[in-house]
Amino acid sequence: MKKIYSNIRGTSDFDTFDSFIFSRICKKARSAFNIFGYQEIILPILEEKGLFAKGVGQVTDIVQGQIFELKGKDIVLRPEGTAQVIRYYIQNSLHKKSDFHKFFYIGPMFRRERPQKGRFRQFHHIGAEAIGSDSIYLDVEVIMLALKISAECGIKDTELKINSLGCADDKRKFSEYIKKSLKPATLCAACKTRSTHQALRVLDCKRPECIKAVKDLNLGQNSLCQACQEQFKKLRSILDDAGVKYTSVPTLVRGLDYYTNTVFEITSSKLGSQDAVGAGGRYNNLMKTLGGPDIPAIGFALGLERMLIALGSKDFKQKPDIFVATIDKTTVAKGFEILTRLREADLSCVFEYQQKTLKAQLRSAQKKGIRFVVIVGEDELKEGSVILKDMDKSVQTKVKIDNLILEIEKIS
RNA sequence: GUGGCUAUAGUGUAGCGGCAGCACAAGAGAUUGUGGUUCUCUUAGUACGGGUUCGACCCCCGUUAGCCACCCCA
Repeated sequence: MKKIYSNIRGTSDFDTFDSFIFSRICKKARSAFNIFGYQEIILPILEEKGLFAKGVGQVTDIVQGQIFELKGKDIVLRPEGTAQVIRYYIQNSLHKKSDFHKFFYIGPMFRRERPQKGRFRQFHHIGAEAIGSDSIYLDVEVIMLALKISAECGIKDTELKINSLGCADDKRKFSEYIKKSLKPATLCAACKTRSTHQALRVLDCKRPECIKAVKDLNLGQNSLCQACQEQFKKLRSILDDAGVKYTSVPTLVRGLDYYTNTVFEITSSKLGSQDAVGAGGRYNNLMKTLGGPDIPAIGFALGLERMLIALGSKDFKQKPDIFVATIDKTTVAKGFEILTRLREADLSCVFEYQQKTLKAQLRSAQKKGIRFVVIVGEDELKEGSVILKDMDKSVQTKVKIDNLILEIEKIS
């Protein structure tokens, strides 16, 4: 009979509390980005499908089955931000304006996955991209920035995992080596097919048979060329010097094709199965792959919803400062006038529109945690006054309406 | 995408093939214009659609949403 509409699978309604925390996280992030010299860009949600097929990788799971496509078009809802930022960079020939750019973005991403805690079909990324330098110090900057944001937001018990995939050459050689060395018979079903197209991903598999097969290969960092090994060593030593704690995880492999060299992941134990709060890495060849100049870059993305979960619930209350209470119909007009005047002075205040008793209004103010109540009563109005009540201290004084704002500012 | 579990007032939870309870929250009141405790009262529910049955919140099927593991990833 009655149709109850519900949210679309995998999307979430943020209640007032979550929305408040959401904005708070954005605010902290923006401030950290500012400290690190990153500038915000806001890019569209719609992009051409080919951008991600080329950028993220045709055979990746994201492109294979997770993209929301608009019917009959080659238009998709963006599944991630990096390829998009690079598209923007190339399209506008930004390398001609400056040889180094640092951007950040905050916005929704879409992937058609089976929803789970910490995994949604519409979710938000706080992402950053630093384009135009191959310096290992930049890698460290990016890692520190990601850590700073999560720390500033109050996320505790995080762990930093790092690895190096090596340059494109290393990646290709290593990938071929794995392909050759792994015996498909010893792998799980998924990895059997993976071992031909995305051999590196087998390293990431959690199935016991694959873990064993990988272990038997006895891999070290020796898949990297001399230069990349040096780089990775340098990265670790800079992190050590900076006092950043990390774990080097040789099997850490990102699922997106464009990553090269440094990759990292920030995890939190509070998240359960989807434990990465954020992750990122270098992608020195993406720009070229997408038809742009050969310019190196590195970036990361933090999952806003996951940060929200990792934070758990805390008591942040957003409340007005003043409650304007009226006694009966005759004082409502004057009360509203005072309310307006307070708001013109940029004071946060609320009003009771339902004609409730004074007692009910005070109870309501108390429940909301509002500190000041302005009581507008007939007797006081006769002498141009109202009562200013301090709920915390349980004291009240009669003040002239003209002095009300001054008086409030004095005691608050 | 695969496998599994769940759905009862706003929230958290009982219960039974035969009148659906409890707590908290919310609203009103306890003598005229003063909040926090207490007391009284009120509001409000079996997610949606089918089926089995004399009778379904309960059993079965479908839909929707959520959760868990896999997978993937932020």
